[in-house]
Amino acid sequence: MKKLVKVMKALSDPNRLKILKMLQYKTMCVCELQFTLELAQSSISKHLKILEEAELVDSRKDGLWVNYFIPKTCDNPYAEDMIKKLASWLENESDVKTLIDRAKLADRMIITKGK
Amino acid sequence: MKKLVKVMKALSDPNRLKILKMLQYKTMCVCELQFTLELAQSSISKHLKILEEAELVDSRKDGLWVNYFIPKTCDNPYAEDMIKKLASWLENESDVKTLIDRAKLADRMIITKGK
DNA sequence: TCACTATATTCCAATTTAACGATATGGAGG
DNA sequence: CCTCCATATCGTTAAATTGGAATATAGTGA
Repeated sequence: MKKLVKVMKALSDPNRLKILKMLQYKTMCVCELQFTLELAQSSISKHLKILEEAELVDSRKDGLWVNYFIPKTCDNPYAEDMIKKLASWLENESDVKTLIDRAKLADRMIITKGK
Repeated sequence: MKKLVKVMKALSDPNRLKILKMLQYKTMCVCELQFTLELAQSSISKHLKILEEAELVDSRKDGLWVNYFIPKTCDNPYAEDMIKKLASWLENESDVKTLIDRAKLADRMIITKGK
């Protein structure tokens, strides 16, 4: 029950849903997510932690960067089922479409240069 | 997106999940849910309102009583999918099993007489 | 070792949530 | 019409959540 609540809580925030929808299309690092969502870096980082603890995303370090992605399989059945559901949900929402287009443009190298 | 968030929020509370699991087995009124969950009547009522607004439960008046139940069909696809998921989730948790046994005993007539 | 950078963590303010008691509403029966 | 009862709503409080700024951490390259 606690595990299920954790997954549902993770999924009950619009920004976290947006993160998951973007990760569905590509692996992204914190700064790329920050670029697309226009939230403070600390906020992105915190959202990712909540998603990771719910087992809805996984991460792998790559030097200074941390790549976040949606796991292919996962031993938390609630998380696994919800990942599958999310793949079809929200696909036709214009907000989400716009966001995903923006995510496709996000590139850590370009974002970093811009500073 | 807002609709989905509403459904997810509704599902991210243990007491509301318990209510849904019980309603999966039988239609219940507020006082029966109050008996099984041991929460204040106003709290049960509020949880039901949240579930109803997420379209996860429906209600029908029967004199003084209000019967709450899980809708057979529903035009909110998120709610519909989650109702199906919940039917199989948590089935083997001992807490939930105990609660459902308790729910089966809950009878508005007996509860009312007890006062 | 030192400076730089991406990310994580901490601290704080604002908002939301969950619980309860008290009160309001509305149907049933005398 | 008046009372009773099941449920809904309101007011309040404590705890959880979200966001940002500031700071800490850890990898990289000179």
